[in-house]
Amino acid sequence: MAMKYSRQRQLIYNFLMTRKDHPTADVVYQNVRQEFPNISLGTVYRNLTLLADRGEIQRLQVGDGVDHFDGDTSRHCHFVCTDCGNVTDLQMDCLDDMFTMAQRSFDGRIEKQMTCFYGVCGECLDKHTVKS
Amino acid sequence: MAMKYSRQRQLIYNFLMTRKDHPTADVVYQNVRQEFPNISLGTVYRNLTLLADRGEIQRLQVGDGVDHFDGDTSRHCHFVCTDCGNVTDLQMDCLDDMFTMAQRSFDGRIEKQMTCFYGVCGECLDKHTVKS
DNA sequence: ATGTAAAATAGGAATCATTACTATTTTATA
DNA sequence: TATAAAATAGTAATGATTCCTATTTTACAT
Repeated sequence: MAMKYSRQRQLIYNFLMTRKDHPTADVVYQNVRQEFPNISLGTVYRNLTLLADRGEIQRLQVGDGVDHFDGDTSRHCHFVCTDCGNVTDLQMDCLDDMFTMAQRSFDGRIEKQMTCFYGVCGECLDKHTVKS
Repeated sequence: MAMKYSRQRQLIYNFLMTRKDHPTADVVYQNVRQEFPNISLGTVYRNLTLLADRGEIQRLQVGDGVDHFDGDTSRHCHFVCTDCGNVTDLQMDCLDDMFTMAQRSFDGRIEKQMTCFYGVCGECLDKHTVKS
C-alpha cells in the first residue's frame, strides 16, 4: 500500500509542475520520453491516476474526450477555447462563496467543484479578425 | 443539410424530456428500444449529437467517462454523487453574475459555462449512517 | 398519386483513450 | 545481502463513441 519512489513518477510530476497549460496523458508521455525513452504510456497513465487519487494533481475533463492533468490543485476554474482547443486557467474570486451557497441549498455533502467556461480565446479572436 | 423528420429522433427527444436525471446514450437506447425494438445504438448516438449541436438538448461530461444528456438547456449546474453516480440538477442564483464576472476579467469571448459539484448525495449519506 | 433526391436508418466494423495483465525489475528495509 | 512489496515495460483487452454502407424513409415537385 505504501508508495515507493520511482524515477518515472518523479519525472511525470516534475514535468506537470513546469506547465501552465493542462497536458493530456499522451503529451506528458511524449515529453517525459525525451528524457526517459523507455517509459511506457501505461506507466504515465498509472502514475497520473495515482497522483490524482492522492490529491497531488488534478484530473480535468473538459469535454474534448481526453483527460487533462493540472499540477495546480487550488480551487480555480478553466477556460476551453472551442477553436484551438487550449485549456487555460481562469481566476475568479467568487468560487468560495459559490461553494457555500451551493452547500446551503443542498441536502448532500459537497466536496468538490469544477467550473469550466467555453468560448473563443483572445488569440483566436484576433486570428479571425485579421482573416476577414 | 435540412433536417428531415424521423420517428426515431422524435422518440429519443421525447424520452429525454420525460427525464429529470441525465441519462447516458445507452440508457436512452435501452428505453427507446422498448417502444421501437429495431432502433440501433448508432442512431441514438447520431441523433443525440445532432440535437446537441442544434442546441435542443445538452451534452454533459461529468467525469465518469460516459456522456450524459440533458433535455433542459437553461443555464443550471449539476451535482454528481461519487457514491451512487447519480447526476442531478442544482439550482443556483448567481450563475448569471458569475458569467458576467468571468467575461469582465477575460479577453476572449465566453459562450458557455458548465459547473459541476461532486460529493455524496442526501440519500447516500443516510444509507451510510444507518449502516454504521 | 408517383418519382426522385436528400436525409436517415440498421447493423456492423473501426477508432481511440484508457485500463488490465504479467513477467521482470526496482525500491525500501531488516 | 536477502527479501517482500511496489513499480515498470510491453502488450492485450475494454468500452464508449464514431464511421461506413447498403437500404429505407421523408419531403416535395410533377
